[in-house]
Amino acid sequence: MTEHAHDAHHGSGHGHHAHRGGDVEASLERAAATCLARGAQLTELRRQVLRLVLESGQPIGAYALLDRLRGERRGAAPPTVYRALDFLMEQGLIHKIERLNAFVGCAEEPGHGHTHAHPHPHQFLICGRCGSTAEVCDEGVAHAVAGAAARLGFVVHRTTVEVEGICAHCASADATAG
Amino acid sequence: MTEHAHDAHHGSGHGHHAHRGGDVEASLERAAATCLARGAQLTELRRQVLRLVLESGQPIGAYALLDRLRGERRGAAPPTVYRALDFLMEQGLIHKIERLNAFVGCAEEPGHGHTHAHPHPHQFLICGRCGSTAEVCDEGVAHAVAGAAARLGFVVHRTTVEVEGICAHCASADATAG
DNA sequence: GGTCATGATGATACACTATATCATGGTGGC
DNA sequence: GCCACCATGATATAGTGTATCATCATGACC
Repeated sequence: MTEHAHDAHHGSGHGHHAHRGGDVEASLERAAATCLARGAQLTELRRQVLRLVLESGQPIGAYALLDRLRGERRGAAPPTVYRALDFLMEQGLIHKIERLNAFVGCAEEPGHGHTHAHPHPHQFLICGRCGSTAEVCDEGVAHAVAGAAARLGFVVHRTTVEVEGICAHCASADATAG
Repeated sequence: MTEHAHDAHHGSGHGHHAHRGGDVEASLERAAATCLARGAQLTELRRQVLRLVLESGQPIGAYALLDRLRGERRGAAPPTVYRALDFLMEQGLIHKIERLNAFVGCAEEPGHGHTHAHPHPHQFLICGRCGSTAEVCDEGVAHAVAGAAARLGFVVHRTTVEVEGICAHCASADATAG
């Protein structure tokens, strides 16, 4: 295991939400600092959307976000939330899970070399049983993809890796319960 | 290059379609044989949809398929094409590219160990410049993903790997043209 | 101050993607 | 014949994402 895959669960996944307010606030602060350093404008709207994504603690769809956003923004419409999501993705503060048409906060912890480095390599593990998702940053996967592309002369911009299966929790539940 | 990544271009990509009729016919024959051996029913409708996907030679959306299908099936509706696509994906005869919401014929050549083995490992390289896509089957990527998942106790069912970037053709064009 | 370019947001409408549901019809087992 | 099973027809609706134009704030520049 040389790839130092550091796990990073989103989603309590197994039924309950994850309103770990402290983590959300800390993430928002880091996001603000990152944007400031970069000259990107983390406006009030974008911050609200980021907060909603982080608070959900699991993949959340654009229209679910829109519903929640309307609690604080009267006239919010689809473009309102999509534009904010586009910005947040460009900044690497959130990711989109294509298979789910849903968004999650980036689980990248500070101090792993890159702090929200623009599109950083990441992969998602999606449990088909409980719906939880985990973001992992496995260098081995990133290298293998880069190598395969390079051998074909392909210049990589962004990579989407989404693994659907059964998480450790559900797998062990299956093993005991039959 | 130990992973024996065998390229398999879909899509002439660079402007012209790829109506390589012979290839399409051969693929249809192989598909029929595979389904027969498996007890799966490659009905006329499903065969028509598979043919349309193969003939397009590039990623094609469900509604574009529907339009074309209506040339041969009067009352075709969305469920008509989606049901056929679901079947073809289950059989591994086509793949969906999530980033594009589009479908391509499986480029797996016969004689690589698995013949349309149920979900076989594959990756897509998507050129953001010309829109061409290439399907590759890189064992290194597959192993890296399997390893990362296994270390977390995650049981893999299916893996989606989609790489967005610039293909060799467009990259060299950039290099010469500035 | 005035003008202008830029970028963010508001607001409306629309396009695109996918599924739910019930009805119909064919095939083969019994 | 009857039934179970599967594929398809047909209609309606749900879910996801963009195009477009208007408005407004900010800051550069003259």
